[in-house]
Amino acid sequence: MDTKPGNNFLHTVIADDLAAGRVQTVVTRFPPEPNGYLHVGHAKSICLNFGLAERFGGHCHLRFDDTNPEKESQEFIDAIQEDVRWLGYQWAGDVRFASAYFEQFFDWALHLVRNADAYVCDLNAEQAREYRGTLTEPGRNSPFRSRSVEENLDLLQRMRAGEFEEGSRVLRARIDMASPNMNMRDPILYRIRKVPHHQTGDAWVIYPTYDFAHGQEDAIEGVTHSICTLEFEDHRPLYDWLIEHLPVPTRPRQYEFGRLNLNYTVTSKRKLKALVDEGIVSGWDDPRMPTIAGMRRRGFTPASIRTFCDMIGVTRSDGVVDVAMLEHAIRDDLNTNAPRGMCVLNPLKVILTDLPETHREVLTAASHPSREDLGSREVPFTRELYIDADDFREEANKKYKRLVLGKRVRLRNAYVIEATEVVRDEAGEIIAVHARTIPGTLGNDPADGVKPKGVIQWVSASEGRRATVRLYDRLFTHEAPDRGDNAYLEWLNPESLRVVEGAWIEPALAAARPEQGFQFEREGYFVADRYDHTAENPVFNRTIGLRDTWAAAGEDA
RNA sequence: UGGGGUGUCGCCAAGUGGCAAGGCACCGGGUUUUGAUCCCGGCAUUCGUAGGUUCGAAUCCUACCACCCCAGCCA
Repeated sequence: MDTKPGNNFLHTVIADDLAAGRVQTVVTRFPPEPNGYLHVGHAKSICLNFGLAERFGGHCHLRFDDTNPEKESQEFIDAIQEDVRWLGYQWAGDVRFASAYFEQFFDWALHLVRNADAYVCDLNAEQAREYRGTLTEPGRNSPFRSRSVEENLDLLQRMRAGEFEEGSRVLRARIDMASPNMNMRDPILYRIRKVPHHQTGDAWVIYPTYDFAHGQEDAIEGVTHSICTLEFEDHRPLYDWLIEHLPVPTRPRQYEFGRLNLNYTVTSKRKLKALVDEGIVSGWDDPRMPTIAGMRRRGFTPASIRTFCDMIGVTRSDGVVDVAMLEHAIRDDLNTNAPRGMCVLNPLKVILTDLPETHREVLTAASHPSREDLGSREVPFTRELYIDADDFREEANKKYKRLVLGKRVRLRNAYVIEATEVVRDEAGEIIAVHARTIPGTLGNDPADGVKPKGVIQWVSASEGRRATVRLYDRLFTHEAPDRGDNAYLEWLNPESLRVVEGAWIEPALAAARPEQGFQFEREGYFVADRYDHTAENPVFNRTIGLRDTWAAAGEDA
């Protein structure tokens, strides 16, 4: 696929910085907060940050922005690292933690206080909100704004020492309560939180806010281009203000891009967490989740996700990408790389009455129609087979290209057969179809010139294997489930998962390795489940169906 | 009504004064032992709107309109 990442505005910025000598080596970073699993939106950021470093011969750090211990945990730290690695990226040096810089941040807080650039404020949250003003009215100065340097120093040390209650005091930057930018109205730098931190234990009872941490982390690490999403644009003046007022070692610059929005998908962390907590999905890695872990379990490949990120580009406008693009990326990858196999989801027995009971023939089928390097597999052909019930009709018009009573169809990789009779149970339901093989049709058209109407997949009834196949579909039926606060729950697709316990697969598929992807011909792309699949109890997840212009056209025969 | 952004085909997106790339989707046709893939063809006289500058504008200027973000001691 032509996904040559063209040029985006960041390429231009960086190329200019390099050319002008403002930057020697590009350093970027992917800075997740470990408070949830990574999702497809993060994948865009990961591809961007690591991709930029790769493209310009620089480095990209993985840094946990762990400044809010209440919502964070080691589970997320582990999962995030695994996801980044799985996507195929390796961060420069060790994993970094904002919490590792807490002592430095505190020193810098003292620095601001000494320069009268910060003060300890005793307003509670509600009062602070009142003093902050509104979007259209300026705020008012806090009554604690003019405390002496000495008093502020003393108070800040005592905040750290744990002498004050949570919420009773904060450290604030002294900037401008009348600024039209709310972020500049004496933003909070430190708050008191008497909770243990997953990295620093109980060493701290005050924690820096995002604003007082992020730019400084970047500066410490020598990040040259700090790339974040559009909603942080208003924070840039504060980011720059702190860099200017602190004796930081380097001067990183912040750039913003538009975050990824996907239709039929929810990416709000809160909503994703609710889907997990309320048991609507089986976990963060449920194959229906747009998380990296979920997509992995669904059968997406790292390459397909990276291709997708290249396809959608990077700009400063916010749009909604059609999930069809993501689907195209994975279909394209699997079409060229996944071995083929045959699977019958809704079995209907076919008895080839012209063959003896003991008939057994081992056919060889190419694993891929055009990739000879993928080799072949053996497929046993026997008297009794299963085909999909949808692939047989007693009568149909000429548009129906499958098996019809009295007509012929080609069994994929095998013979042409002709249906001769239907067998019914007492209730009149069709329970089997009798058919005969047309001699000499292995690799050839029938000698009598009567060509088969179509090609269908099949599995030997005596040698095929039973398998559990999970048919996944989009989780939401609404194009914009993320809209509103909780409307998404009303748009849940009741058919997002259909489990087929009685599917039949050709023997070779049972030997699949977990996470191995296949195309089940005429059905779609499937992956052996990462956790549940075994040779004894095969479990496959449908990654995505084949493009189906027949069904899409609403055709019927 | 304060500040910060964004507006190019149904969706994403190139384009940076010289006469609208590409991808997705869609619609035709061909090949095909997957109604898949692949191949060929079609798909913006027009760039949020209205004026203006210019030989020439999506690109410059002016005004207007629409949408997104900001009033967490979240990130």
